[in-house]
Amino acid sequence: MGASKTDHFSILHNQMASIAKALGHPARIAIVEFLAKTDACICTDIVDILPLSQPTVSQHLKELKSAGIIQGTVEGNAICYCLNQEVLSMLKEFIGKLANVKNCC
Amino acid sequence: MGASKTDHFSILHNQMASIAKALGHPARIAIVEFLAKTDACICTDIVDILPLSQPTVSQHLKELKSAGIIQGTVEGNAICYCLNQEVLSMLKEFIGKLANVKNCC
DNA sequence: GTTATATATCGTAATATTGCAATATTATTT
DNA sequence: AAATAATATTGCAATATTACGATATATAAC
Repeated sequence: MGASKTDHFSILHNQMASIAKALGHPARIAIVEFLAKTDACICTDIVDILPLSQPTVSQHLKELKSAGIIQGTVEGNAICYCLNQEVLSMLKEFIGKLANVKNCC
Repeated sequence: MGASKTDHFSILHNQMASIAKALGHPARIAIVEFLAKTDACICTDIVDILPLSQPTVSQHLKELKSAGIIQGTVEGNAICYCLNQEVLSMLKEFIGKLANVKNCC
């Protein structure tokens, strides 16, 4: 095996999992935090702050994009990436529900 | 390669990534949602609601546990799993910061 | 103590992820 | 149009994940 049995789970569960999975790498956490903290959202800036090669960063950006967490708009020569609030709000709401439960043990 | 360059990222970034990564599978999302929704937290119940074998579920529980998202206490014959609010609150806070940014593009 | 029940671990096959060098693409500048 | 700059894609090697059958362990019940 090696592939998840996605067919057996609900759309919501698969969606939440894919969003969480996309955030499941320190480089991608660093990217979204950078996008949240700075106004600059040019790809080069992201490559500059990460200890990874340009192709690797490009790959991480692609994963965040395909999970819907970020979006990129062409700006002349460069590409401006920014956070997608809609998707992040969904995750926030889901985590919020988990984080308000009293422990039973 | 195949291994993340964890050494090059901050402890916070690695911690957030590992929590998010542990939630990055529909089975594990289903588990935490189940734990949040029901009072029952016996391992057998979790195995019953998932379309996966007992060893596979046990493995998923182990991953959630090692990320600190759940904890298990022995209860006679069985094991009672429940959510760890401290860790979930950390994630909630982090996601919350991301989900309050105005888009620049 | 033997049997049943609940959970974990081992071993292994299939697949996915991570990272980068090399190269391609696309837009800008000269 | 050639050179430059920014980003993406390809190809590949190393490692990680997913899933499960078989088996181990540990407590409970008889």
